[in-house]
Amino acid sequence: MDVVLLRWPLEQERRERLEQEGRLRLLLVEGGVPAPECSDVLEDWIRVPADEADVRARVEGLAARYRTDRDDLPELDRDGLLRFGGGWVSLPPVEARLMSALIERYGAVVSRDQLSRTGWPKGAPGRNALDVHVLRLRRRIAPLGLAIKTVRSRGYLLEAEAASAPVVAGFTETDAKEA
Amino acid sequence: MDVVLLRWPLEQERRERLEQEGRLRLLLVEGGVPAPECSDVLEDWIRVPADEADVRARVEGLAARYRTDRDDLPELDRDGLLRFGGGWVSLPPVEARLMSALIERYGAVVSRDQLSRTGWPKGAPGRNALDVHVLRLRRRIAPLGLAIKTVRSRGYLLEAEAASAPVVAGFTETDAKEA
DNA sequence: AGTAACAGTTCACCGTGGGGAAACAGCCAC
DNA sequence: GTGGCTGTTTCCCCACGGTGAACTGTTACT
Repeated sequence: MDVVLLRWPLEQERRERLEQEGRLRLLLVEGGVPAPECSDVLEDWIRVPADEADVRARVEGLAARYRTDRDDLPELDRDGLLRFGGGWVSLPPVEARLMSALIERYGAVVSRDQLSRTGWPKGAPGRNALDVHVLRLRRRIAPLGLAIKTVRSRGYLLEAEAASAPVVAGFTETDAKEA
Repeated sequence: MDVVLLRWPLEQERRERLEQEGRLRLLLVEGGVPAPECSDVLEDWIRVPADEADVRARVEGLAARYRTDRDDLPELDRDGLLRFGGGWVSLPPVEARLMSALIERYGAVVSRDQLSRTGWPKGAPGRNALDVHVLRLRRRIAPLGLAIKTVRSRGYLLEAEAASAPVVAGFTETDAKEA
């Protein structure tokens, strides 16, 4: 969704209309006018005149917030929590790094080599360490409705899967065996 | 929670520290420096020099977003009473402090270190004291429908738990194991 | 077609260490 | 004294990261 720029306080009723529609909006506040109250996450403001780069930064910040708000793409925080579609799982360090590489290119192929370098910045261990970690990662993220597809001799690809059994949290390797 | 003002890009590592702690922060961006990326909802920026009123507006916007973001979250009063979902339990001093740290970052990870510092402001006792208190806290808050999840080697996380009999698609978790 | 080489999946197993939990002991308030 | 709060000791389990090997499917060569 794109961000609508509008003058403030000139386009007051337009702002209300956009708010009703749930659109993203950036208020360009004229000099001398007090800053509006933006308690809505979908709204932001900037005082004009302003640098074009600053305006763009605000626009992109809004868009980013909107995206994470709708979480149509998986999010991985610094603590190794992978959130997607209302649920979350915690990822151990290596798998978290692998996942971050996959998320960065969500829906596209990431080469084994690239994954290996991201997962083990200071040199990879044995050849199939990656394979094993991909396997474990697959099982870990399955409950979230995420899947890692292989593209033979090219790499792996992360995508959303038709969810079957939505689980909130808590997943171990032993659970997978029992299921 | 209050908003921390900090210079950008001067106080770069301080920003990261605050981000780790989940604090609200407003970056005062020096002239000529490109605007930072604030994908985090708890962060905002403003270009300085700026009107004091504008700074205050940003601060209050942040605080407002923070408040609306967390609506039905557990509440802990000064007497150590923890209320959630209609019920309440009383928490002894140490556990009350631990809980307050967990509530501040409700739904996110709080590091053992952070908990330790909040629980024992003038120096922590032995290593296991924290473990034991987390254990006791868990048992105390379970009746309220709250749960403390561990994120291995990262910390703990507080969240609401499905009440008593979590059933997925017609069978319980124990059923699955027996099958 | 037959087969060798390759790519990828999965399993079993191991060492390490972090965290869970019981049991115990000291302390303080009532 | 009784019971609640705090901290320690001690033991155990299992998550994590890694290795080797068995097995399947695919590609390439003759």
